[in-house]
Amino acid sequence: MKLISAGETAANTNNIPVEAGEDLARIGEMAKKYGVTLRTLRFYEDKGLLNPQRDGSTRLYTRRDKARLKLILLGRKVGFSLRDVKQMMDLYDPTGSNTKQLRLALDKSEKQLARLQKQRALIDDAINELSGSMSAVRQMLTERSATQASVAS
Amino acid sequence: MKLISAGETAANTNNIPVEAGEDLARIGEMAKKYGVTLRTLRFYEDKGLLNPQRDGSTRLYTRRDKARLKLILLGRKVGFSLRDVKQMMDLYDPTGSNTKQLRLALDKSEKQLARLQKQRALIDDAINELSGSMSAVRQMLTERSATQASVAS
DNA sequence: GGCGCCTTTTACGTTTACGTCAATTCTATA
DNA sequence: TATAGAATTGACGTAAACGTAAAAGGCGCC
Repeated sequence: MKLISAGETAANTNNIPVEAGEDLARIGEMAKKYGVTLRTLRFYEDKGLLNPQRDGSTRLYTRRDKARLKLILLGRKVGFSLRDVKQMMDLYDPTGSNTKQLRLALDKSEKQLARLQKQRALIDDAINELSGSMSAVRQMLTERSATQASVAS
Repeated sequence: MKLISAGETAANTNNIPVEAGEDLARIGEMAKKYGVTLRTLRFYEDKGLLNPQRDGSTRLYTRRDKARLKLILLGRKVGFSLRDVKQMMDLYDPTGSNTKQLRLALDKSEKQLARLQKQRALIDDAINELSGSMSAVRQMLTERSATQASVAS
């Protein structure tokens, strides 16, 4: 309401017609809404993951950009690289069945799942190893304090 | 036998007497034995984690260096940074009880353990999220192929 | 006495996802 | 209209743990 004027000004020779009712967001709003920084949004754009419209030089994010950002964040959460995410999103075709996209996503997901499980195993190992070392250290510490006590007595 | 000559040459004005029976290793041997690269060993030295003797310019790793390397590798395995490892090892005093070292190690270990557990939780989340997405994608794929089949019929 | 292997130092490159200025412009508001 | 708050582009910095040349010296061996 206060950030976006209702309707384009007469001077705006926007060649891309803005569909009525589109709730466009500027970068600050977008960042707050999705818990990312401005830098992040610009970075994603730089990497070709987002493509907001422009009002002059000001970025205007559409519903579509929001959907894409959600996907990016989901991808990040499950450990995909931005490159992977881009690769998958680039296959998106609103007119087709997107079978290729889905297949690629599934393929990448299987590999990523394997990586995650492997990582979990490594972490479990580390936890065990570390716990073991910790008891050993605790043991040494109590022995030393016992020695000190006997020396003091 | 072939890498280390038995006994120093007469010209060797080594001020640090080499204890008899010390099995000194050169960098290649060391690397092979512990599964690290030469670069890694030099890097650790550069960071102050190792301090091999020198025969001229050649590094000679003692039993003590081997023990330290083992500690470094253990630390790495459980996720400590080299800086952490160094900080803990720097407290080592062969003449004292090393209580301070042990306390620091325990302190750092507790924090690292917490980090590891947090990481594991994140990974579990990611695994669940990813598995969910994967079934959704599989579902979509089967639906699409079903549609194709009905179209074909 | 030349070949190959080991070793040395120096130093720049790699990876990922941004952080952090800096300088400038635009916009809204009191 | 002055001032503050957004926004822009550009560019360098960061973290970790090495990788990868490059150029050179030393040593054993046939």
